[in-house]
Amino acid sequence: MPRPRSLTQEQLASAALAVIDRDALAGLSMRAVAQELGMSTMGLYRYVDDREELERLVVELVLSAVDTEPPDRDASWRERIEVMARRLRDTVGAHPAVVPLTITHRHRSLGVLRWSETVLGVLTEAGIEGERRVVALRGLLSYVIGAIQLEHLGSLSGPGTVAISQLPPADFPHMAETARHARNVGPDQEFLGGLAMLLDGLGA
Amino acid sequence: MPRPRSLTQEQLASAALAVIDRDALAGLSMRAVAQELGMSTMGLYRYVDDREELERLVVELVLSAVDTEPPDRDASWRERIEVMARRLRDTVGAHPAVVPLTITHRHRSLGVLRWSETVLGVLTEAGIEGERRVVALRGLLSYVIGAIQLEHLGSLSGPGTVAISQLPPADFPHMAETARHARNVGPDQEFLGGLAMLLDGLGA
DNA sequence: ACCTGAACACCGTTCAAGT
DNA sequence: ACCTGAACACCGTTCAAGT
Repeated sequence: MPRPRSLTQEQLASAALAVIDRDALAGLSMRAVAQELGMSTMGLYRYVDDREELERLVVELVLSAVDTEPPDRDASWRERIEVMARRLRDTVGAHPAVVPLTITHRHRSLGVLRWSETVLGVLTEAGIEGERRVVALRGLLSYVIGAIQLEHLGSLSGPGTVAISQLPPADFPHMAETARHARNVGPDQEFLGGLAMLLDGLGA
Repeated sequence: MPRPRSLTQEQLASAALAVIDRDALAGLSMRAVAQELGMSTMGLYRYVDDREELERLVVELVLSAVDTEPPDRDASWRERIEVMARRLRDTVGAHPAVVPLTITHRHRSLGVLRWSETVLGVLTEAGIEGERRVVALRGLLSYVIGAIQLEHLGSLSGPGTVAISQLPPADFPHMAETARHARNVGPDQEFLGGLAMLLDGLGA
């Protein structure tokens, strides 16, 4: 790893994120980021080993914006978990184009680790311990990750619903009927509703 | 769309899947698939508009292998949902390298639509109707999708746990302790445990 | 009509050369 | 020491040419 001089890795990640937000993920290239920074393409390799590391920095930049301060202790532990889940969802949702990157690079993110640490603290205060706490954390994380993707990459509301309404109703009777009800369920209600199922199951 | 002659789209998808299974997702290219089929690269464009359509066919091929027959009606509706969740997870898990592709192309997959139709049928028989059924289906799908990814792209067990054990324990006390318990939780137990939380919440 | 290979405009990255 | 541009080995895809 070379030692940065005029730039920080964070500035590099910001430039890459700017490219992605403007030109979508397909627009991300070493050349595009270099141009965004007004430097030569090869100059990037002074700050980064390869494209993969650049992607990891972008994911880290996005996820490090998650507020991981423990929520107000006056709230019930259930409310505090809801707050944490919303924070993660909203932070990623601010940059939907990076969602596919988070999939491959999420597990190395300090932001998610800090988020997990705070959630584990809340679970512990709720009296959830040992293996049950492992399962609870992983269950919550799985749900939030999946929900973010469903929301931003082909949702039941939006274009997904259109596709469903074009399905042969004879083969998909339940889908046809569900699509009608889905129109009345907004993304927030959907996200919090699924989360409520999980929390009910956790014994809140 | 051109009309196929010597090949079907399914054969094309199989060849692409073979390339992915052998050389990982990075090895997938139009040239590699053409070589796998013993034809010219441009010959592929007779069967497919572009690379994206090829990827969609691969996802469809994998997901169409999910058994969507309604499970044994002697089982409780909770057990039947568990069967459906396991089927989806195990089918995708047979080709972990395509997981990143399923993320972008899943929503157009007939396999997932059929899976959803069957799950909705079970939920209906359980007396879950209207908007609550929408939320239940989406919650289940979110969880299964997220859990598949967590399992195959950076799990808490495996390399993820190693990373966690290298974290400064002073900053991550709960993570350190949880990692110890995580060693005793296998992937199946983890998957079914999180699912059980959801099903408990659904009122099984 | 069906299929092909050369060519184009990209990509990430290596490497030798500049200051 | 730091930074650069040409070059290499790849991409997906266009297009004119073959049978």
